[in-house]
Amino acid sequence: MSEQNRLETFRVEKLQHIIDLGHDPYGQRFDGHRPIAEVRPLCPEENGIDGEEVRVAGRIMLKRDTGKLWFVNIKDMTGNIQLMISKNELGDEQWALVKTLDLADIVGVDGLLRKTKTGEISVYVKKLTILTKSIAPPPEKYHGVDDVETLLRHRYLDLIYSDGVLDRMLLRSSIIDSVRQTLRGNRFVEVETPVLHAIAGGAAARPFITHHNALDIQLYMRIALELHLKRLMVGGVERVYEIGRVFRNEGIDATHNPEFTMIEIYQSYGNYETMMDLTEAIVTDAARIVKEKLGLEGDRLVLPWGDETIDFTSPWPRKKYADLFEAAAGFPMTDHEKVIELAKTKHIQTENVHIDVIVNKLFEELVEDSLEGPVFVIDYPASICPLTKRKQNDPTIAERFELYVKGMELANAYTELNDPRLQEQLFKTQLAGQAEEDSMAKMDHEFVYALKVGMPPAGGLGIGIDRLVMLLTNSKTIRDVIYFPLMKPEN
RNA sequence: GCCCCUAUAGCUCAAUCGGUAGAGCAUUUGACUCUUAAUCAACAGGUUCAAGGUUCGAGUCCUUGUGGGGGCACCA
Repeated sequence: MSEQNRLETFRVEKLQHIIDLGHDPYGQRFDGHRPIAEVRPLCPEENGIDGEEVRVAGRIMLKRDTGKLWFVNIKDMTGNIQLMISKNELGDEQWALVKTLDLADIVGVDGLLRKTKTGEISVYVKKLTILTKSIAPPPEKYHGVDDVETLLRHRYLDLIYSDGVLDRMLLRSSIIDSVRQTLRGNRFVEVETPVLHAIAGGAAARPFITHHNALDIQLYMRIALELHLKRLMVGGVERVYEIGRVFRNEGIDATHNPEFTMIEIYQSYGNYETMMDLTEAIVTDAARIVKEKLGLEGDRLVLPWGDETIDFTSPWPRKKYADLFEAAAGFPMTDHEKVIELAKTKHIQTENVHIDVIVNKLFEELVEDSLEGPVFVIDYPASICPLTKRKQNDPTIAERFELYVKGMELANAYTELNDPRLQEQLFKTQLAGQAEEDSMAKMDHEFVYALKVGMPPAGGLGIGIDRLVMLLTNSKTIRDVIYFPLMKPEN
């Protein structure tokens, strides 16, 4: 028998013992228990004085058995507390149940709040209820689990045993709550649109391909939310957004997971400047919630980022793409000869590649990483923006911005192109040097028809929720803010 | 796709030059009614990721594979 089986066997024997004692090792409904964080402050200040009777429940994290008196630490979603369990108090029958307890079991107790002689807030147990017997051997009680692979494959172990993981994920939920609240305050409507697309449009990314059996057609997992939300604006849903999973069949690294959460927001009768204001509102509202939850002081909206900080205090600077390019390159992006010359020294392909694609590659290399932010980069070269309205006085420039923080692209927005004939033409124009799958321009006749019916002028905005959560929770990798990041299957 | 690192008891980690695989925690047994990673005593626990190879002898060296981590590339 392996060591693991041996450890499990002892626990199964205890489980049988619980049944023999007339209890259910997998428990039953347990009403009226209170969050530990809420109960702790109710404990009397003075040692040894009985306080209120409370009911709490949680998982056993530590056990100190001094014979006829046990100290057991349990934790729930809000915090942890010590239980003091005395043989004299409980009597023989309950004591037999206490003796079956192991680390990682889930218990409920009724008891009196009381500080121990050494001042530890405790529940002096009057009644113990077994809620779930854990039969898997638990990890090391102090170090927990350290192996990244184990933690990611069994995220619940990470949540139980790694400090801060649960709190961080709860912050994620609070941030998403905050985003919804900001949008509700601005009269936006949340909707759901299809995940399975016949054409994977709205972004430049390689899609996952799947198949519908009954229809015998190829379908794609969506890479963006854009085109359906715009259709809804045509239909009169003037302010609309969706928070949803999108899928991109690309590499995995610290800032990329194959499935991730996007929010896209469309506001009829707005433009990209409208969306800049909205972006500031969404991000600063969420940052304020995080700052509050972390208990941070100060007038400015400053959050920690590794050894540094990020100052989210608005307004954020708005800098022109062309100006940033020129400042970094030393010549304007309209100087095509110099652009190509510099590109060659950087080993960027220039043959049969559209000049704006080359400019953008240079921009990524020269400018992007240095954008500490938050900073709005505005007014992009039009030819790399096939879904964006051009500037009224300059058709080579698109009314688009990207928000950068710590070199990461956090948001992307534009004044939406609503001219159906220009849209159709841009869908047809495959930019030279771009593989079809890398292009944002995928012909979608039905979408062009929608624009012919008429879409109001509008601003549109996309924010990577995972990256937003990373920046607000001081997380350097996307894995830290996704419960179940993609892993290769074992074997 | 390329390069580097990594895999030892349930968990956290050792193992010198290639020479009997060890410790702490957890478990088991015993003691203990105010502990704080409780303490004390005793027992037990191993396909060293997998498959090959070199060698008298491999956890250790070599090859291949698998999982994971990091970097590059890809990715607005």
